[in-house]
Amino acid sequence: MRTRLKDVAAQLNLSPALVSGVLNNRPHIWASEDTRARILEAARALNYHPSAAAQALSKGKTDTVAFVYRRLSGAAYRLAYSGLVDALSAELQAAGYDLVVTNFATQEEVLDHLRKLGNSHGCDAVVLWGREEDTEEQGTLLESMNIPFLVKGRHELAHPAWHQIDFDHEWMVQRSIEHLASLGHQRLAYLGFCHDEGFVHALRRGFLNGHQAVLGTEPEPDLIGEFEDEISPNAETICRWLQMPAGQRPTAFVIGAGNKAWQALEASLAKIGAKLSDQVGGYAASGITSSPFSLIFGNAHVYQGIEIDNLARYVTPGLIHSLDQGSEHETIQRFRPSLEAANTLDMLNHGVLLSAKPGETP
Amino acid sequence: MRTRLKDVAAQLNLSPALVSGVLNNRPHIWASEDTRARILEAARALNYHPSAAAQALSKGKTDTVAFVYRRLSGAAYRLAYSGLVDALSAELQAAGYDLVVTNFATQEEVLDHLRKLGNSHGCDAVVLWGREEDTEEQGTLLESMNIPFLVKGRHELAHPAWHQIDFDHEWMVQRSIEHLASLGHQRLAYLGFCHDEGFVHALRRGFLNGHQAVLGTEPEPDLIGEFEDEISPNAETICRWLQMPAGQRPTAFVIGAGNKAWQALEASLAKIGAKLSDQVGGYAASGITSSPFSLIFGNAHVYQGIEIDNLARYVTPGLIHSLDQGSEHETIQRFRPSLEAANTLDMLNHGVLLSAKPGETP
DNA sequence: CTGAAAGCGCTTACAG
DNA sequence: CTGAAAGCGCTTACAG
Repeated sequence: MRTRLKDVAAQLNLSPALVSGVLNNRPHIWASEDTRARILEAARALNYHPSAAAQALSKGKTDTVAFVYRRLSGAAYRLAYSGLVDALSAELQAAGYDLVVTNFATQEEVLDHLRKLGNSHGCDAVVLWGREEDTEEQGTLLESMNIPFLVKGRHELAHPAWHQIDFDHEWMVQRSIEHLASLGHQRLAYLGFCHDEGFVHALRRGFLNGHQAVLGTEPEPDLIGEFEDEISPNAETICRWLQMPAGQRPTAFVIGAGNKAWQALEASLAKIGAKLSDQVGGYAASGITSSPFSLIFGNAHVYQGIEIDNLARYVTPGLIHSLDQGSEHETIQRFRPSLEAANTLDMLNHGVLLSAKPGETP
Repeated sequence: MRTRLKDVAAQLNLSPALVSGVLNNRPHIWASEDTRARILEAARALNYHPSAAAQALSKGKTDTVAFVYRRLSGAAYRLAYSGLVDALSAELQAAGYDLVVTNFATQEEVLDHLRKLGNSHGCDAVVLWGREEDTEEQGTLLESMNIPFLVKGRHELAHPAWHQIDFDHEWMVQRSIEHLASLGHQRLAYLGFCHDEGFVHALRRGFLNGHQAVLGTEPEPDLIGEFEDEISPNAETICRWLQMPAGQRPTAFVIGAGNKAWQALEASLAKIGAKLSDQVGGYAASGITSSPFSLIFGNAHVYQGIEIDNLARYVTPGLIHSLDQGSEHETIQRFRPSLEAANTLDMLNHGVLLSAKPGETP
C-alpha cells in the first residue's frame, strides 16, 4: 500500500490536519520548529506523496495546464512545434504544474474537447497554439467559459486583453533591413509567404514600414514576391529580378518565408555565378529561417528557427500570472530573437564550382 | 456551477448510482432502453462531464499516461522527438487516456519524478524515451514499483520482458544493402556514428550481417567509418576511399549516420565531379537520414526520418495492452519503415557545375 | 431492478 | 494551538 497522509500522521501521533497544514506550508498553522522538522522528515522517510486526485478534488484546483492544438499536417508545422512541448513542460514543471498534451485532427474536435475541459474542470489553464484562424474561435470559447488561457499568435487587434505571445515579426524584419543597409545595400527585394495568416502579414508590414524607416523610401512594389514554400516560384521571380538593369536590380533580399525561399535564392544566384555574402558589395540576404537551416554556398545573418524554445520559455510567467489572480501582467508579449550568422555548408570550398563567372549575366 | 452527476440524476428523478452505471456502461446494470436514452440525452443537454479528479480518486485509476524523459541538448535530439508527442497523445486520446509530458535536465530528477509518480499513483503507465543508458535505470525503477511502462529502445538482451519498441535497424540496413546490390554495386563502404548507443550498434551489426547475407562476403574493415555527426571527418575518409584504385574503391555507401554524413558524401563526390545516382553504374548511397532531409545534387533511396511518427503510433496498442491486464502481447516490437526516394534540390539543374569532369580523379 | 451508504485521500472551516 | 467533522464528486458493494 502506498503511504497516505494519515500514515505519516499516525506515525507521529499527530492529526492529519496538522500534517497537511505543515506539508502545504499553510499560514496560520502553528507547529513548533521541531514538529515541522519531524513531519517533513517522516514524510520523506515514508516516501509520502499526496494523491493528486484527492488534492484536486478537495481544492478544486488541478495543478494542470492543458496544451491543446489542432494537428497540422506537413513537416514544416511539425518542426515549428518542435521543442515547444519540451520547453513548456519543463517550465511548468518548475512552477508546480503538469502539462497535459492533447491534439486533434479537426477544429470541431478541439472545440469539443475545450468544452469538456471547461465543464469537468479538467485543468487550471489552457495553452492554445496554431493558426489564428483556429485559435481565434478556441480563445473565444475559453473566454466564455471563464477559463484562463494563453494563446500563441497575433490577436492584438481583435482581442487586446487576451494573454498572447508571439515573435515581434515587424521588429525582426526591420532589424534585417538595418543589417542589410549597414552593408551598403539600398535596393531590397522581399520574399514572403502568400498565406493569410497573422505572422505573414506582420512580416510584410515589417518590410514596408522598415524600408521606410531605415532607407527613407517606399519599397518598389515589383520587388515584393510572395509564394508557397516551394523552390520554383521563388526562383522564377528571383531570376527575373537578377536580370533587371544594374540600377534597378536588387542587391539584397529580405526573407520572410521558409527554407525553400533561401534555396531558391542560392540556386538563382548560382546561375549568375554569385553567392550570398556578408561582405560589402556582394549579394546579401537576411530574414527568418526554419530549423534546421543551413546555407549551401554563401553566408548570411538570419534568425535561426530554434528560437521557438525561447518563445515557449516566455510563455510560462504570463501563464502563471493569469492563473494566480487577475494580476496585472502585460497581456501582449512579443519576443525579439537575435540575428545570427547562419550555418553554411560552404560547398564552394568543397570542389563545387559555379557555371557562370561572377558578375556575368546569364 | 458546473453540472454534477447528481444534477442530471435529479433532473430525471433517478439515483446517481443508476446514472453513473448507465453513463459508464457498466454491466449488470439494468435500465430500460428508454431510461438509458433519457440519461444520455440529459447528460448531453446539461453538458455533463464527470470530474476526472473524482473518478480517479474513487476508481483508483487516473486514465493518464506519463511521458517522461531526460532533456537532451542539441537540435538533432529535439528533431528526433519531433512529432512524437503529437502522435503519442493523439493515439492515447483516442484510447481514452491523457498524456502528461514531463522532462528534466538530469537523470536524478527523472528518477525522483518516477518515484513520486509511483508513490502518488499519478498515472496508470509511463512511456520512457531516450538513450538506453538512461532508460535502463528508469525502467528498472518502474519495474520495482510495479508500474506498467513502455520504453523506446533496444533492451532485448538485458530485459526481454520489457515492453519496448524501436526501429528494426538491422533489417533496415540490410534492405539498403539489397537495394544497392540490385543496382549492381559490390564494394560498399559504411558511414556510421561512433557513439556507444543501442541503435548505433544495431546499425553496424546490420551492415556486417547484411553484407554477408546479401553479398556473401565480409565487408572490408577499411571501408567502415564511424564519426560524430560532422562534415569534416566524414569527408576526409570518403575522399580517401575515392582515391583508392578502381578495383578497391567503393562505389556505394551505406549510411547509418546523420545528415552531415550525407553532406560530406555529396561534397566529396563533387570534388571528383560526381554525384549520387539511382542509376546502374553511378555512385550510390542508401540508409538513414534525419528529418528534414534533402540531397543537394544527386538522388538516393533512403529512410526519411519522419517515420518516427509511425513508431509512435506503434507504441499505443502495446501500451494499452500492458495496462489492461497481464495480457499476452508481444513485448518486443521492431518497426520497419520503407525505403523511399529522397528529396533533392537537384542543384546541378539550377546552374551549378562541378569543378572536375565526371570520372576524373582529383 | 433500485436506492441509501460508505469510501477514495485530501483540505478546510469550526468548535474545543 | 489542536482535533473531530464535513465535504469535494464520483463509484461500488450491499441491503431492500
